[in-house]
Amino acid sequence: MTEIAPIERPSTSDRVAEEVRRLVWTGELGAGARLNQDDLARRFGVSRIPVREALIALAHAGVISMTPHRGAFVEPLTAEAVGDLYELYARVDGFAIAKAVERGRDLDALVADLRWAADAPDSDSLFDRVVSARRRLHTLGGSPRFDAVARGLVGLVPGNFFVEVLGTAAVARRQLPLVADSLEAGRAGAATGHYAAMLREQGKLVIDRLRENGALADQEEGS
Amino acid sequence: MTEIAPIERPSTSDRVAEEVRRLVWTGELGAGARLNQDDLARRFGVSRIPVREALIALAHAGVISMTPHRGAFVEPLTAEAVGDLYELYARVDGFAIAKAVERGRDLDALVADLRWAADAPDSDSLFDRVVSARRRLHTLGGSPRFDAVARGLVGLVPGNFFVEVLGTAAVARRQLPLVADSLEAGRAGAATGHYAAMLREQGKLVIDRLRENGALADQEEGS
DNA sequence: ACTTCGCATAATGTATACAGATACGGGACT
DNA sequence: AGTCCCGTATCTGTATACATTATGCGAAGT
Repeated sequence: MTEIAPIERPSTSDRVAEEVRRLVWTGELGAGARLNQDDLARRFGVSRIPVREALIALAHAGVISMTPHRGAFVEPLTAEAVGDLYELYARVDGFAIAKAVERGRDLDALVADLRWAADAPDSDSLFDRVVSARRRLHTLGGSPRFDAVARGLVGLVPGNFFVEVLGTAAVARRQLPLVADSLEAGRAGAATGHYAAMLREQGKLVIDRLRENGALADQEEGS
Repeated sequence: MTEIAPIERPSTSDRVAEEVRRLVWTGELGAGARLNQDDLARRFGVSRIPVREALIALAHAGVISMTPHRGAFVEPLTAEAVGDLYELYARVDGFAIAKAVERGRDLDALVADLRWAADAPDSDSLFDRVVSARRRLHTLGGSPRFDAVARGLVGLVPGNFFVEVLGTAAVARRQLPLVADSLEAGRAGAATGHYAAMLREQGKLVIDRLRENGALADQEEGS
């Protein structure tokens, strides 16, 4: 039987978290907006328990901040901060790439995953395959704990990244094979470079999209 | 009135999370151990709600893994993985340092915080002051979201890091002034270097301590 | 003897209900 | 008029109760 992925069956908490992410992403909830647990529960037709669990997850992702007995509030999102986040993203994954190469792990599967991702027929499978490849990367170069940290970085864009941010798919299809080639040639530096370039471009597109959405807070200081 | 810190008043969820961290840290809960929500609730004399919320937080920190309807399990902790984590830690904070310098932020307060921390009279105040300095760093060089990611990295050692891992206080007192000096001289590279050296040393001490505790899982491969 | 199906058990996921804390506003006092 | 105090309303934090899902054992069938 050919490899088959388990069907998605997210918990209520997960879906609430995703919806709140979307509200922030679309700009419906701006910087500093209060997240009332009862309101959210009524809005989504669930109880407050999954809402609370979603808020805890979002707080750990840095999307919101929670103060005991005070409430949860949307963190401001500046262009600078988003750019930083994607740069950091690149460094974290780059670190995993470097470690995987440094330790002489068998990179064939990763290289295959990256190429398979770039050949995805549509955005949905592209998204799934990139997620898989990234998981493989963290398995080879990191640890479960590392993977958790790295996955915490992605909480900005809800749903399918490549659908939400047009143009990012093309960037991925162009850059991922370059990363694969570099890895195959044993050139870790080149691989991380291509990877970082990809995320830099994608980060810019994310910022553009956030600006269109009106979800960006004003930069506090004009350097 | 001189600057005063608010008294600590952690929620039940926070304390449960801290206790579970301690169980992992002391080796009482080894790799793969199951975390039964009812058992933990009974053990700590609380209901399952704060237990669940603690588990969610720990899962985001990568301390445990949760599978829907299956349960929560302690992630294995290898010497290699811990070393990686501290190296990553250094890179993340180093990134913040670089950004703060690059953007010409006013570093006086940060420099003062670092020196103030190094001059702490005891381990307790050292811990508090280091936490404050790190928060300042992330404020200057990062964003709230960035801070959340960076704070997610520290979830390994419960309680006061400098008390739990003997020897780390001396390292901090030696290295933090060097970081401050470098920052004052505008030498970002030197600052991140001293910072990274500090975390590398501390990471090794953490590994030693985990080994003493018997909390380290075996390395899966003998390279 | 092995496999498969189904039921009992136990765990997790979610809803409801109660307790505790914060914030806001009115009223009394200076 | 301004300030302080206190009560009320609202919200968060936690406990209890119910629903849903996974697991393991045992019996029936091949």
